[in-house]
Order: sequence, then structure tokens, then C-alpha cells
Amino acid sequence: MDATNRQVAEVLAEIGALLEILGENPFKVRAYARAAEVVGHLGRSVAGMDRDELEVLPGIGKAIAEKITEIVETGTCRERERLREAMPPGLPALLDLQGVGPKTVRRLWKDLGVGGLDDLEAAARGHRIRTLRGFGEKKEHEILRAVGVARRGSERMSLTEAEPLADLLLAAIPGEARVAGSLRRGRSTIGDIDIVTLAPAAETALALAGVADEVIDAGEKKVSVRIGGRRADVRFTAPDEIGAMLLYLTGSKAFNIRLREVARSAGMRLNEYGLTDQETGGLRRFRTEDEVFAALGMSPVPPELREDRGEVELALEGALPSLVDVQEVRGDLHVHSDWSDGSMSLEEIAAAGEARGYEYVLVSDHSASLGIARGLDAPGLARQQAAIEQVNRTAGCTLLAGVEVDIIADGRLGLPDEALEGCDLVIASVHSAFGQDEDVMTRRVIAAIENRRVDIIGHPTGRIIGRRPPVAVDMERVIGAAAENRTALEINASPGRLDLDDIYIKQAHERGVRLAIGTDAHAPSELANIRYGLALARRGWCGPGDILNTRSLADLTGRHG
DNA sequence: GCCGTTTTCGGCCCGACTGTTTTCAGTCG
Repeated sequence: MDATNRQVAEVLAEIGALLEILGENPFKVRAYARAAEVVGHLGRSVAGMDRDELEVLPGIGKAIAEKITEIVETGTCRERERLREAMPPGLPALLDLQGVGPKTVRRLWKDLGVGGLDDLEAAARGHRIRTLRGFGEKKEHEILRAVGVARRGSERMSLTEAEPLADLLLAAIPGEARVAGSLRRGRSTIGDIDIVTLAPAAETALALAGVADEVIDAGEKKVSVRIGGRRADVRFTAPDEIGAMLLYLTGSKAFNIRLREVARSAGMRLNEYGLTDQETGGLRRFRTEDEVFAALGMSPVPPELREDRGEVELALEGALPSLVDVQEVRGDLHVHSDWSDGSMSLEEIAAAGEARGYEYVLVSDHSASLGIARGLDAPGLARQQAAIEQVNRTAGCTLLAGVEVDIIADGRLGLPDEALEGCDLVIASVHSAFGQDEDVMTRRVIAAIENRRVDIIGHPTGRIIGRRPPVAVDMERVIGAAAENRTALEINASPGRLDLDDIYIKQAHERGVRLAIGTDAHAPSELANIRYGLALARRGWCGPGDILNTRSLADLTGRHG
């Protein structure tokens, strides 16, 4: 079977890492890393593309296009195999250690015979690292520490973990401070926390030391700490240059590189302090990011789009798409009540919706089937629909009668068709048999998509961040089927799920598939999670027309009547 | 390895901080 984009990207990234350890030209290394990035976030499958189509992609030329073709067909390529043979298999993993880069890996390997994590730990404990020229006692401790962190496993964190940490830091900083980095870009998982502040450096460093587990480093321009086992970087700036600093620290890295290339081609240099004229050496400072964009001849790029996925080119042409905005959201399309496993009564849901200024909320309780506590059977659902009608007589926010029906293992639904007849909107979700192989799972989900009673596929990949990996499902086929059948895919806004993720949202958007943002709220406070789903929609380049939640009540229910 | 209304060769983002150093290499973001 043809390799997926993800698999191709992994091979390319590995080639980059192997070349790096071997001391190859850093620009060649970067070329592989960039190509891996491009393939990993491409809207269509590279398996279906010929050489010429591949070579048109940014960062992909003749050599890498050939390798992609080879990887698609064989799952690997001769270049990777050749490079792998040149070193112990455990070596590339060492690049992930904090404070350990390619030069260090190479020295450890060549001078100490280190071939992996275990060797490295033994060498550090045996005090052999400090014997190397250019290495000392501190480096040895740093490495030992990094090995410990790696063994505990340090994946990216969920938003439920990142936000409280960020809030803790913001509260501790004695002055105005703003969150930047991937948290500001609305990514579904966060690597580290980045903050820009106007507060004085010395005072801030002291305050941060008080709340953090450890100060990693502290200088005049920045302080890095570890808090809750996570890294946070705080940069100091001034009001007249916070524009460039925010831009820099918000990233992404790839976006920053592209922006600096744009500056360069216009005879300027961009850094976190501003724009320097190459000829005069004069520095222009900026109070806002928008002023920096303007000086570069670009329209402002929203943080959610800053990934170097084509947005820079469009901004230069002034042709960025307009993204769905929070004010355009008229309702929540996935909420549970106390008729199944939620805590809210129907009245409470209507009140919570009204408090948020919504026109409607879709009540979508679980259907009764194995594994779901207190799910509704057909008579239960009918009774709930009658109750919803009652509440709607007085409620300021209309409750839509829905259901989150199980897609059972063979692709049929957990409730009979007649039971779904009375629903305004039907969500169908996988809640069992997560381990099915890809083809079975894909056909199972597509069967639900093809069922004309189903309006929305709930949390399509089933992932729970940090706890459960996505199910094996061919999203390209699922998105294609959703496009054909005009079935919407959910952007589940629960911060533990955030499912679909941005890459699939963008693919769905490009295929004209509608997306439904649902918080999956089980309690009133969780309706506020809609903002996470909205950020994801924006990261997937969605405009208001792509999102069901921007439709009026009449529009939404009319498509059924 | 990629790329080009200055180029098909010669560039390739830019700065902060640390550790081990007598002036800088390596790592990170």
C-alpha cells in the first residue's frame, strides 16, 4: 500500500537528522527538514502526485521529489538505508535531548562509542563525558538530566495543562505580559510556553524563580524556567518595540524564517527588535505587529495562520482569506444534558446558551449501547424531544433536538432510523472497537457518512491528547466521502480532544466539506471551550461559510425539513 | 538540497545564552 504523507514526512525528517549527525551541509539538512514539514501538512496525498507535481511544491526539487516517489512505493528509500548503516540505530534519538545537538552526538559517538540512550547514561554516570575536550562537569550533569527527562517521556502538552501554567506565570510577572508562541497560534498541543513582557527583567526573574521548579537560564533579555515539568521562555521588551518581539516569539519558526527572507529581499533585516535597513543600518521599531507587516508590504497575518503554509505569499499579495470570527458563531453544536452523562438540565443548557448570546444549542446526548453510561434508547429520545419542545416555548436560546448516536463496529448506527427521524441534527461517533484496522475503520466511518440521517461525524479520529492515539482511519477517504455526501465533520472543541486537528480541517475546507464546531460540554463552564474549536477552524483556513455554527437557526433546521 | 524581475552559482534568518573558554562553539527558539 502507498505510504501516507505522514510516513513520507517521517522518512524525510529522519534523513535530515542522519545527515546532521554525519556533519553534512546544514542547508541540506534544513532542506530535508523543510520538505518533511511541507509534505506533512500538504492538503493532498503525495502518493497520487507525479514528479512534476511534486517539484512544484515549495522546498521540493528534483532530488527530494525522486525520494518521495521511492518512499511512496517502497515505504523507505535507499538514501535512508545507506545513512542508517553509517551509524548505530540509537543515535538519532539523542538529538531530542535538551542541550544535545548534532555536534555533541557526533563527539559522543566518535570519541566515547556512545550508540544510544543507555550508552550515554552509562558514560555520564561513569564521568567519561567530562574527559572530552570542550565538555565539563556541568555538561555531564545537563546530559544526565536530559536523559532522565527523555525517559519520563515529554510529549507536547494539552491546552488544559498549558493554560493554567501560563496563567500562573502571567500572575507572577510584575507588569504587563502577553502569551505568545504556539498557545497564541491556537495549536492543539503546546510544546513550551512563551511570554512577552514589559516588566523589568531583574524583578521578573526573581518573581519567576519563586513560582518555577527551576530556572534554566536567566539573562538580561530573557528568562527560561521549568514549571510543572514544562519549559517556559519569558522575553523582556519595551512598548516601542513590542510589535517585533511579539511577532518573533509567536512564530512559528518556519514563519519567522519566511518573514526574514521577505525582509531581506526588500533590503532589510528583521529580528525581534525591529527592521534594520541594510544600507543605512537604521533600526525601525514597532509598537504593533500590524505595523511590521505593513512595513514589509504585507497584510497582517492572523496568529493562527503563521505556519509557512502559503500564508506569507498571500499576505504579500494582500489576498489572505478572511477567517471565521468568534462573533459569527451563533451556537454550539454538541452539548450533553443530564438525559445522558451530562450534568446540565435542558433548562440549564438553554440558559448557558443564552448567556453566551447564542441563537441555538444542539442537545446531543448519547444513544444507548454498550459502553456508554445512561444513553438514550428510542423511546427515551422521543421523550427528550418533547421536553425540548417544552423548554423552547420560553427559552431565550433555542435547543435543537439532536443525538450523538454510536457508530457500532459494523458501521450501522446505535439507534434505528425511525428514532433519528425526529432529530434536527444527528451526530454519529465512534465510541467502541477503537482497535479496528484502517480499512475496516474507514469503511465503518464512511458507512455512517453515507447514512442520510447523519449530519455530522463526531470527533472523527477519536484521539484523546496524551491518552489515546487517533484511530487508524484514512482521513483522505473520509473527507472525500464527506464531500460527496454533504455530511459535516466535527471540530470537537473539548481541549482534551481537539479532533479534527488543523491539518485535516484544512484538507476538509479545501474539499468544500462543512465543519461543525461542538464543545462536547457536559457542564456549563465547558461551553466556553468553543474558542478552542474556533482557533482550530481558523488554523484550518476556514471562513464563515465553512462552519455550520455560523448559519441561522432557520438555515440549519431547514436543510432537514 | 533548493532557489532565482539583481543570480543556473552562490547564497541560504537571526539573536540569546551557557559552558568551557582566552575569543567562541553549540544549542535553542
